Amino acid sequence: MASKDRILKVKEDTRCNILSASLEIVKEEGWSALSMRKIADKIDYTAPIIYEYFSNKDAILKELTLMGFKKLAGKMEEAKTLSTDPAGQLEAMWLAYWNFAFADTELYKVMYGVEVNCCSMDVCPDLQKPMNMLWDKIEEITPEALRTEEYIDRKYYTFWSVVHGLISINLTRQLTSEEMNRQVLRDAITGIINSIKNG
Amino acid sequence: MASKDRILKVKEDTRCNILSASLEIVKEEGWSALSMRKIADKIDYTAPIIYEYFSNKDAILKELTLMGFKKLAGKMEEAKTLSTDPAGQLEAMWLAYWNFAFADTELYKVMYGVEVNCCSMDVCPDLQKPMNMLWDKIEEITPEALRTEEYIDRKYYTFWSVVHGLISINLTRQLTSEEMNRQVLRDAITGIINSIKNG
DNA sequence: TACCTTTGTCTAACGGTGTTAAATTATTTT
DNA sequence: AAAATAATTTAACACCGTTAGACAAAGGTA
Repeated sequence: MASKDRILKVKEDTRCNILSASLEIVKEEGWSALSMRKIADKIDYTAPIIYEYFSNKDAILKELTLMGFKKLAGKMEEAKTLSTDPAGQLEAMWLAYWNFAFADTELYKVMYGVEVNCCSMDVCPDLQKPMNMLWDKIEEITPEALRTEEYIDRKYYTFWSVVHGLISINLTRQLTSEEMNRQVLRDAITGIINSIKNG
Repeated sequence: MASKDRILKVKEDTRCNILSASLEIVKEEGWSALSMRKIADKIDYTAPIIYEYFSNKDAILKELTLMGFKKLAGKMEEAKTLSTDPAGQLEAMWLAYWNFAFADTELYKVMYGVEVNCCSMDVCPDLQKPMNMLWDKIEEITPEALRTEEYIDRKYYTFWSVVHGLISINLTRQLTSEEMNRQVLRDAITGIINSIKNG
């Protein structure tokens, strides 16, 4: 007998086990260490079994990405209830987004293509030159009354974040128009420059 | 005979060839397709030879990263000369940074750990929900006179860029303090919200 | 019960990866 | 010409994603 539903449930369980085993491995050893054989080991099967549940490794990544987005949406939904004021809700949602990225780092990484690609890369003047050039210029336009290291750092990272963020978004997704990119970039740059000049 | 210098020069050439062969492959087929054997093919050697010049594959990535930073610094230096006004120089440098990212995309990707990780991921409500939630809230706080799709899009991407950028920077490098992160984030969020409300 | 079919699972293999040790060839030195 | 050194390759290891085929367990049917 072994009712059909029961069998289906077991299959669904295995599918779920594959996903959570994957996530476990990734949390422990990073995305680069995730392999079909390692997943199989963790669920006490051999590798080919996984192909009964996912057409290939990419399909697993896709599913985890989906799970990530759902979890993120949930967290944001939750955050929205913390406030009734729309601006407050917006802020709360962005904070939820931020917290999600650090609570579920591995999910965030696969969702948005963030890699810790290359090695340690110990501090080195060549690597820091672009940063220093920008930093010095920011210092230069900062009113003397505000010219502390902490202030300039903050402005530098604000700058860098928005520019790098916009670039990353464009390189991984390709859904923004050339025109809007230029506009966002220009707005951000002039906006931050003004905020520096005027405190 | 074959003077020592000559030999050294040939060795230096080979080292350089390895790097440019790598970059060629990456430009044509992406980082995931870069392999020691493919590099060797391109310079008419076998794979183990590469280990005479680089201790491993990561060392090649490291060197390319370094080249990227040097090139970026050069472009920024160049841009700085376009203006005499400090604010104008700062803006020009950020534009140079932006242009570098799209002119030398592959270099930028390895420098900052940007990956096109997972597959096509066709449009799907689950993926867009976080975006939609934020978008709707932005719409809500936008003064009616400004409430066009283009305007809201622009504000949304500004928001997303700075938040995602700051997160990415934190996930790949780890050089900012918890305290400053919070401050940059909070400043950016309230700043953008104000800019939305006041046009 | 005996047979057949279906299902689940594994073994073995292919071609690929980074990397290393040993064998081989070429070059230089004596 | 012989010996020593350098340059290069071959062969192998352990891993990877993926697929085809073998095998065993279970189910249905007569």
